[in-house]
Amino acid sequence: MPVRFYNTLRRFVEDFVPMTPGKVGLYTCGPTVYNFAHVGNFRAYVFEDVLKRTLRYAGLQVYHIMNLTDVDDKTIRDSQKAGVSLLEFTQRYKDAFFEDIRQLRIDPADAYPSATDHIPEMIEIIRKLFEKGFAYKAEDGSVYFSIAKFPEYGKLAHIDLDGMRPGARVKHDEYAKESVADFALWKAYDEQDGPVAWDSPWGRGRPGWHIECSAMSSKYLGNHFDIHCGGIDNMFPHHEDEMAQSEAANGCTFVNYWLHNAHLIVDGEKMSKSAGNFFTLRDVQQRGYGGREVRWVLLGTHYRQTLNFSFRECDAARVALARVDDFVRRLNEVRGQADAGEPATVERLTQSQADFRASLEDDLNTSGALGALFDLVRDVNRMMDSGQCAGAAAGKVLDQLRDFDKVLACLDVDREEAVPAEIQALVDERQAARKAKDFPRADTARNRLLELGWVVEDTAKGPRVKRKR
RNA sequence: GGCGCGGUAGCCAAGCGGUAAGGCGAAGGUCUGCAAAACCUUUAUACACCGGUUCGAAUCCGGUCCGCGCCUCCA
Repeated sequence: MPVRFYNTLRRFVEDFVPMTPGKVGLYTCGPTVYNFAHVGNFRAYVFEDVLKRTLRYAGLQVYHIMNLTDVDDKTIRDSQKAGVSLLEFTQRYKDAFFEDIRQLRIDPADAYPSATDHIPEMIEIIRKLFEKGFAYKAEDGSVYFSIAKFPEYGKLAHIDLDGMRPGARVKHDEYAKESVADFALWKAYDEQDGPVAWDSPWGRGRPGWHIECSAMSSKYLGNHFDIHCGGIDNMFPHHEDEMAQSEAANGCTFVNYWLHNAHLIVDGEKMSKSAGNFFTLRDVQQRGYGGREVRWVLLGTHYRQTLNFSFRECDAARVALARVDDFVRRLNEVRGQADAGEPATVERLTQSQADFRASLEDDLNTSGALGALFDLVRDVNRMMDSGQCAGAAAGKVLDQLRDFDKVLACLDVDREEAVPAEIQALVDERQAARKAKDFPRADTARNRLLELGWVVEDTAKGPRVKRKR
């Protein structure tokens, strides 16, 4: 079965066929680095991470580019407010972004080009657009793309231009445009931009928003590549405009598959900076949840479905992950025992992996993949209970979990936690008391462990300690 | 007004024509010195509502009611 995706361009799920067999060019819209990203932003990046990992899981080699928007109205405005240069200001948030995606176990892109490093490439595209008659310089000194010259405009968002309602607030400079829907390729210098400006054949100024993605995707992936992703809110106008200018400039198809993730909502409303109802990853961590829990919550809902974020779900994630951790711990214990049940275990694993893979390859059904994981956990726990999975068989289950984790990236199969001597001493003390049937003393030791953040569990093979979750 | 998405158990969430995955929570049980973990059982005669198509619909079609998103910077 080939991997299948819902292509926004055609509005249905279709088989994914890479342009070059075995290889995939992937471009994902990255953050505008003017602030810390919030969980809603990370939903997009985690979705794209799962996409990339799934493509690899299916045997494809992925070349992934994510841009960093480091010049726009907000970065300029806020850097001035902070009293530092644009470069210094955006660098802070680039650093924060990389730290956050590390916490979320997102596999880094092959390159993270910044807009400010690609001004010449953008100017070159605008020059081509002028040459071909798609661009014009307006009275306000800015350069715009004329959608009237590009009949296919609207094919991604399925926008009928007649149905478009101009925004209530029309900025004065927009009167200069030939059509309301025309968009800026190059913005003429404005005093409010301070020192932020570049020279161009059309005068000093700065690039429009969409042109950076056209320039950087072409530079790193070619004029025509496989997949372009972003949040659904980027579909229009950003991606529509990007596609129009790229196809107009290059005279070829821009992207074969457009994938968009749905929003994340909080209390029924879209999480967004402007609404103020957002949580950064740091906010969530302050409440005691790690990137692992957040990733798990994001994995729980299909990417095209609106996700309802709540701390209640973070709690559920923590418990669910603890269940997986206990499972891993138990497999490691059982692995050292005499071999048992290998054929039956292998058969079960084969089925499990098939279910897991089928779910992911069907338009990234992560919920289904998680279901396959938990079905396996339950069945193998049952087998271990009756001694029908031990030794090498347990080792194979661990291998299967490592395999799943290539995509899930939150199973922690090989994270071993050392038990401090002080803790081990208390465990031994309790065990000695139990042997002597001195249960009050045993319970005192257990309570002491609990105070120190450790939980002790008795098994047929002796006591086991683990950190309290 | 245009375009689009959704309403499935207490909560989250799959399924998209063949008789309701999974997680969390809750209740009971097995095991245990007691626990914990694990396992077992129970927890939606039912998928917003009303019609229709079909041997058969949560799944397709029509309508109604709610909720949300985009059309303006936004993942």
